[in-house]
Amino acid sequence: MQLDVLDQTGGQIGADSNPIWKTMQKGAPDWRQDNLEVASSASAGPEFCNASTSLQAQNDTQFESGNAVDGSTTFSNDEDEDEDEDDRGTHGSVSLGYDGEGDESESKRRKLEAYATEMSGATRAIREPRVVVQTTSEVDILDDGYRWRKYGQKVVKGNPNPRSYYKCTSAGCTVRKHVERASHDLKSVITTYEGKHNHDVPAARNSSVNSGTPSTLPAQGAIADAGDGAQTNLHRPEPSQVHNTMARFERPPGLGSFGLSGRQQLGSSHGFSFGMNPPRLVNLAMAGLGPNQGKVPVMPVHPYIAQQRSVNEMGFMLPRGEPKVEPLSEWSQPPQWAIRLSSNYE
DNA sequence: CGAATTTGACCCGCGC
DNA sequence: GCGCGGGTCAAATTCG
Repeated sequence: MQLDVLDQTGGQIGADSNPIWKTMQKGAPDWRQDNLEVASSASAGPEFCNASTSLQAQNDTQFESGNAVDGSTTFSNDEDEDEDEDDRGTHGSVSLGYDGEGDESESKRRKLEAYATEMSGATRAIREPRVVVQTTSEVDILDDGYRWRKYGQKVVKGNPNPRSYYKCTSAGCTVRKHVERASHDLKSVITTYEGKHNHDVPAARNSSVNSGTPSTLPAQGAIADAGDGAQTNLHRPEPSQVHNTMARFERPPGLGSFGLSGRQQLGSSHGFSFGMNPPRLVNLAMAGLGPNQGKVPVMPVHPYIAQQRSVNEMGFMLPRGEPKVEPLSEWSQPPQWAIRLSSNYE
């Protein structure tokens, strides 16, 4: 459930994530100007709002009901994660320290041959900043521009959906992430990143070229399966909405984008590039994980929208089959995808 | 052929 | 001390 997320981040945050969210909305707190502003203001919400359906549900539960996310995305930073890159010292004393270690630790790990040792010992010992991103999408994997190699999958308690574990494929980069779907909301995907990338974003693999053709959706089915244990059933087709949404995407490309995993990306993503989405997401990712550069390299990934869109088409919209879907009348509604970012340093 | 994914086994920390 | 749960490894398999 979303709870997980909240717990992790929430604890730090305070009682609730709400505060944060609010903050964000109002005027980004600390986040890097760029990121935040974009995010918050961007709120492009309206624009993308496309599919607003799913999110709401989540929002209700998780974040505040709806308000939080008016925009479209929501970030919650716990304390200062954003800065880790630049200002580490500034805020959180806590957090940043870890980054450096991460690398080393890794090396250590590698050296050790006995993996047993490594496994538990090293890994656990190392604490890295943790960033939790919650998104609404059928796809489990958000493409943040980095290459990830899956190294494990496990079913965790309380959630029928398996959790997948990924490692950054870049040499020397210890960043790991695990992705799981909320037990109740299939659409919500919780991605937890640990560590920071010590390298820049690899050339965008897919995104590199934009040739896109927005419309086509790849088979999202594939995606769906990823997590779907049993929940797939939810799907509800609502094409019409989709169209509307699509129209909305007018954003200039180039910003960056948050994409989903490759498959989906294919079709849809390239085609659109909304500035809005991507940047945020990317930033988010970057913030916690990003290379040292303060800036976000932004790579072209896929627009978030794509996902949604797919979602819509897919019919995944309602988890429970609730009426929520309908609302999407316009973009005015909250975007479906809400992203929640939080990082914890331990 | 190389890279990525899958999947079972292994290990550790934690709670009882 | 034992069992559970979570996380990781690595061989085998699949995919591009």
